[in-house]
Amino acid sequence: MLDERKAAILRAVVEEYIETAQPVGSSRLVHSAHLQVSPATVRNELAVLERDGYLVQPHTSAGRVPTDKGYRFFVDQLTPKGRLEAAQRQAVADFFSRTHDAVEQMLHDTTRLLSGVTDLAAVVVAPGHEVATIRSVQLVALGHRLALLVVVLSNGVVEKRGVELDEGTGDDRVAGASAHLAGHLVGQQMSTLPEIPPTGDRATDDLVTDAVARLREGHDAEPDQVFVGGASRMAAAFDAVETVRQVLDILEQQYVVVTLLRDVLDRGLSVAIGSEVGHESLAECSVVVAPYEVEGEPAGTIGVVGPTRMKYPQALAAVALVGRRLGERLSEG
Amino acid sequence: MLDERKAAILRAVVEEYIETAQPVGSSRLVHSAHLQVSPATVRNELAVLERDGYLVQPHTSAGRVPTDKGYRFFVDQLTPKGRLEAAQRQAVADFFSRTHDAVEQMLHDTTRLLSGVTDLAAVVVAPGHEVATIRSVQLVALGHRLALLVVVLSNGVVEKRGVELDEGTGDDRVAGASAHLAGHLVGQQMSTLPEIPPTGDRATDDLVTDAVARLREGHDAEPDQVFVGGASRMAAAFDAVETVRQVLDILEQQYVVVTLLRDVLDRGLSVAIGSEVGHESLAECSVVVAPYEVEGEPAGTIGVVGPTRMKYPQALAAVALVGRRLGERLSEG
DNA sequence: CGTTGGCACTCGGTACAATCGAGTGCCAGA
DNA sequence: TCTGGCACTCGATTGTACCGAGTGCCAACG
Repeated sequence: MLDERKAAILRAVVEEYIETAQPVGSSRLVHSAHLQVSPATVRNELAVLERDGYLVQPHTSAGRVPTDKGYRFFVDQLTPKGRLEAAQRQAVADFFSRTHDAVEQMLHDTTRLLSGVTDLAAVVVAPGHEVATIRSVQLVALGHRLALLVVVLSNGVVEKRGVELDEGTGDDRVAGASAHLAGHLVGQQMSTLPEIPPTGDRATDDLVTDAVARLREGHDAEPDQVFVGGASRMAAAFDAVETVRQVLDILEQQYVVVTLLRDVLDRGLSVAIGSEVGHESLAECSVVVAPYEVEGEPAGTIGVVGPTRMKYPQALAAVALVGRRLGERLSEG
Repeated sequence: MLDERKAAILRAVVEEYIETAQPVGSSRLVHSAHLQVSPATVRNELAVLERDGYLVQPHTSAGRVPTDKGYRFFVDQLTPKGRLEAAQRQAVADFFSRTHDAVEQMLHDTTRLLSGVTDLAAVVVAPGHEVATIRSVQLVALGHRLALLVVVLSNGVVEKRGVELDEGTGDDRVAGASAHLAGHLVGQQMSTLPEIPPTGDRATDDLVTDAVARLREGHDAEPDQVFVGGASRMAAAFDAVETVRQVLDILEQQYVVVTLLRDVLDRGLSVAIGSEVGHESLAECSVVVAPYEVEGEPAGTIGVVGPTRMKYPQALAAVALVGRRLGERLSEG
């Protein structure tokens, strides 16, 4: 464990580096932090901190830069309860009092909000459908060969699936199947779809079976829907265009993003730093995540992605706040 | 007008610059293109082309780089009928034979396809709802205060709108309103919603009016839905991170993207080059667009965004091909 | 007259040396 | 244990020289 002075110095290094992005040296340190010791003393402490793996020197004769371990200690032990500035709290409040769109649109806008507040890229994973119950089921004929299965869930999400029709399936058959489906599915949960008893009519039953199958497979296979916003802000934080490319590439792969966030949460973390993120291309990134709850149940995930030298206190506070409000907002609807 | 040799030289400069991203000089030119003249002659021609605004020198003693006007001439006069490589034609064919998802998912995947084929950022604007007719209308109660209006259109798109309920509106009222709405709206076009006659029941009528109003306002106000993919590929094409940031910023603003594409098409163009794009931040970008048709009617737009030194023939061919196939695919459904 | 070879010139890029300065490690003394 | 002093390191900056790709111009040539 670090004694008090080492901790104070480490904290000062991290804060200074986050601010300036420049390696920070002993003399700068005594000025910025109000340490009552000489640069020489600080140098000794820095040497120890480096030996213990909290800091590194990019080269001899340069100041120190925090390692992932350094950031980790900072986040775990040193992070002051982050308070957002009033303006940003206001922005969040305004957003949630104003927004009245459909779920998807709102989640998308939420990424923009969170990104605006933190100046980082933001990610929102839509509520899973495990707990949602089915409010309405309808089968609508589109063409002669295609029908659309539309399912409205209690959380406001609308699921749809294309269902192919056998040649010459009449509108009445479709309507019959629709009614039969509605009768047996409304009120059920997406995760536990019941078997549906046959009607006796062969063509109708085929259609019903087909529709339920499509619904099941969609529910199993599809990863949760994910929204990303503010990628351009993230770009500003790096100076190598190759780094930006790699991060963008990750953010575009919805499946990867979802797994990534889940992994972090599963490890019981709310912050993953650099190598902890577990993704080669994100070695220079940190991820801050929080689950959000709808009606008391864990529903989805929200988070930000940025450089390891992000402002952790603010990011943590913002993610927590927006997550909570988002949950509340979704619980109302 | 440019004589034949000047045109050949201009074409060679453009092609060479697109290939190498290096200013190209007279001697390199005689080698790469098979011109039967000396470098000195080429220099004279280059000087003229520069005077006429087709080329610029980054500095004295450097080779020439095409201007927007140079690219424009190249695209208009010199572009060979672009043929995609077999592998890419195959990729497109595979994609459309494989995809069976809901419209939105497919459009999103289409951006990935187009981006993969062209190595540029891709954009797809969803079909507008002007021509779509309503296939199904349903009002579903979600909470005690909120209902969801779900409208299925003939093109497979599902529109949804939250509708607030007066305190104590019973499920039967909602069902009544739902049936009434369905009776009068199914078969109509989104762009010309009829007035709905009153039922006589005050609360039901209020609900119906409210729902139709939400539907109208959504249709007027909402910009067309737009999907963007492959932003990371675009990032690789620029070497200034600030440029990348600006382009990303634009691509994230759905409204801006839609207007941009529409503007280009309205000017009768299929390519907008640099300043022609009409957007400060996209001064170093070109945009290739094509409308696509569903059942013979113009429905949406598809395009790519990349550096002005993109491979125009391939980009044009790819956008045209994917646009056509997409239209066909959507017409089937 | 268009084309060409020759030539002086320009200027960005690279290589190299000198210098600067922020920062270090170490040590002797308070 | 802390501190001031000091020699040392090494990236960054500046200056100089030089190379070479490329140019414009011009006189000569077919």
